[in-house]
Parts: sequence; structure tokens; C-alpha cells
Amino acid sequence: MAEKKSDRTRAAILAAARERFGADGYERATIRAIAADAAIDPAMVMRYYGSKEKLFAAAAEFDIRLPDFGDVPLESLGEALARHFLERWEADDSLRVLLRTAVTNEVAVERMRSIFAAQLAPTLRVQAVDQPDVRAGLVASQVLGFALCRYILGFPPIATMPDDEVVAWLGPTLARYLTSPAPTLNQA
Amino acid sequence: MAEKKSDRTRAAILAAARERFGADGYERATIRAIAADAAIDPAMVMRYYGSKEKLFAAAAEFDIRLPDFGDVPLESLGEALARHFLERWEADDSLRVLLRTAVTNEVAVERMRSIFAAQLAPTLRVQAVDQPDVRAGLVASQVLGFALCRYILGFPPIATMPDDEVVAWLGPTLARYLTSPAPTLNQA
DNA sequence: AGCATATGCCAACACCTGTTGACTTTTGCC
DNA sequence: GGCAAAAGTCAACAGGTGTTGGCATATGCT
Repeated sequence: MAEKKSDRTRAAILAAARERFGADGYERATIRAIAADAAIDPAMVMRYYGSKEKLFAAAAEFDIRLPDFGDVPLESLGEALARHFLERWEADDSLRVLLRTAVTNEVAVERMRSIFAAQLAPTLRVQAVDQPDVRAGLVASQVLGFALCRYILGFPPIATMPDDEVVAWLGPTLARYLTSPAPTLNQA
Repeated sequence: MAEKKSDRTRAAILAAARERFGADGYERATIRAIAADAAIDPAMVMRYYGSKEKLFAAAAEFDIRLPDFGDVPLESLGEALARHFLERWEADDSLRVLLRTAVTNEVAVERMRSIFAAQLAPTLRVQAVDQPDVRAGLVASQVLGFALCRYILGFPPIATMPDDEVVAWLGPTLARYLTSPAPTLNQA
């Protein structure tokens, strides 16, 4: 092991950064505050991560690989997705960081998009649904909207809803976005 | 008319503030930039609105009164809501301001909540649905999530979707949130 | 006209931001 | 023990922020 002490502070910085970015958003999370949380000097943050942008990029980097839904029957995929996202969202604050910062930071937007457009859509393609991009977008709109109300805005009935009830409400919505035939429009 | 010139610059400031807050969010929208857009001195902003917080409060203030849905049959209320919110969202950038700033500004959160919790929920109570707060929250989650993807994040298939298609997709979802019996949970 | 008042501009303030360089301490190897 | 490199500390920088007070200009009333 070539280095040990440095790795520990590197990790401390990253953990503090995740928390601050997630709680305050990109602009209000200052390097000084992050350094104070990690109990080190602000200059260390620069030495290890180069800049605030790069620190954020590192803090927003984590494996967001969706499990393989290729063999889940399409009818129960909605519920499976709802449960998976809920668990993923409560496991740590990685997704919260992304959602809170995506509003003002392009990097976060792109990373968020890569979850839904670049991961969910292909999964749907395997299931041979039509318009996989549209359906993935609709799923994203409901999942992100619910997360927004629950974790960021803290809307009372949504924020305190038990997990099972969340799945029971959202599951059918997602299922419909995945399975329902695309709407036919009468006129423009 | 006691004053004329001042009212015009007051309005110019407010318009520029709405645009900047909506485009950049609360922290990144600077008073100097707003003043530059309105082609006046930053000091004028302070003279007329007192502080950045108060300017924002003024910029985020507008009538968001929902039309009276008391007589709309519950089955078509979902579609009516979808269409109303979509129109309201595209009419001006008031709601965009609120959504973008709500992530970091408590005032915006409270104002957003007042739309759904304090206006939509009572409307539902008139229709005698059970759990009106939960249902209003669910509607909020889908409406805000879609707006987030369409106007803030700019997710490709959602951002470019024709209005009628939006209503066709979202209407049934909202309708289900309003009419479907509350899910019964087997166990905790 | 003259004058009070409203309106606007300018320069500066105190503070906070990300970032940098020089300096000191600790670590690990010979 | 001695020494080079790593790890950490400190103070300062340059620039941007909200905010303020003083000074000039324009306006409208009598």
C-alpha cells in the first residue's frame, strides 16, 4: 500500500462533499464548508480534487447501474421499477445530490439523463416496446417528480408515505407508461 | 396618476428578475445581472425592493388561482388538470421560476406547496374524494416531475412532446390518482 | 420662474468565494 | 539518525456578491 493517510482524507472530503452538495445544492455548498465538515484545510480539497467542478464530478460519480430487467414480465416491470428506485433513493444520498444539483449544474443533468435515457431505454428496447425513449422519459418524469416532492420539497403527505404505499401508487403509473399503447392524436 | 416613470422601471426590474431567476435559479441570478437586463443601476433594485430576498418574493408572487373544478366530473378531471397545468406552465415563466428556485429557496417551496396543498386539495374535498391531501400530493409529483423534465432538465423526448400528446399521457395518470381507491396494504 | 421631490447614477463598503503559493510538519525509507 | 517526499497549515490573492450613502439630474407643482 503506497499511501494510506491520504486516502482516508480523500474519502472524508468526498463524503462531506456528497452531504453538502445534497443538502445545499451546487452553488451554496462552499469548499470551505465541505473542508470544515471533513476537518481539514480548504487547500487540501484543491490539492486532491483540483477544483470545485472536479470535486463535484467526483462526488456525483457512482454506479447507477440498473439491475437486468430483461426477464421481468412487462406487466410487473412497473412495480419492480418503483420499488427499485425507491430503495436506491433511500440507500444513500447519491441520487439526492444529483437531483438537487441538476437544476443548476449541467454535469448533473447529463448524468441524470444517462440513467434514464441511456440505461432504462435500452432495457425497454429489449422488451420490444415501441417508443422506448418516450416511455423512459415518462417514467423519469414520475420518478423524479415523486423524489422531488418527497426528498427535496418535503411535501407533507408524500414525504411521510410508507414505502409500500408508494410502490402501490406509483407502480401502476409506471406500468401504464411502459405497456399502454401510445396515444393516437385526432389532430395537431 | 401620482407616479409614472418609477412604475415603468419597477416593472422592468420585476420582468428581468423573473427571467433571471427562472433561467439561473436563486443563487446564480445576481442583482447586478438583473439590473443590467433592465438597463438600470443595481442600486435602483435595492431602492425599490429592499433586498434580493424581497425582490424574489415579489418576482414569485402572482395569481396562481386554479379555476373552479367543482363541477367537472371526476372522471375527466385528470385530463382537465393536465391541460390546465400545461397551459399555465407555457403561458409565462412564473411557474418555472418557482420550480427552479424551490430547490434552494424555502419561500419558493412554501409558495409551490400552497398551489397544490392549499388549492388543489380543497377542490378535491368538494368532490368528496377520500385522502385529498395524498391525492393532491400525487398529482403534484407527476405534474412537477413532468415540468422538471420538460422545462428544467430538457430531457429530449419530453421537452419536445406536442401538447396534446402530453395531455393524452398525463391525463389518465392524474385521473387515476384522483379516482382510484386508495391502495390497501397487506402488511407493513 | 423656482423649488421640493422623485428618480437615477456612481463609488465604495464589508464580506465571501474559489484558488494559489510558500512554509511547516509528518511520514517512511536508507 | 538523516533525508526526501508526502501531507497538512497558513495567509493572501483577485474577483464577485449584496448593500449603502452621497451626489447629480429630472420631474412636477405653485
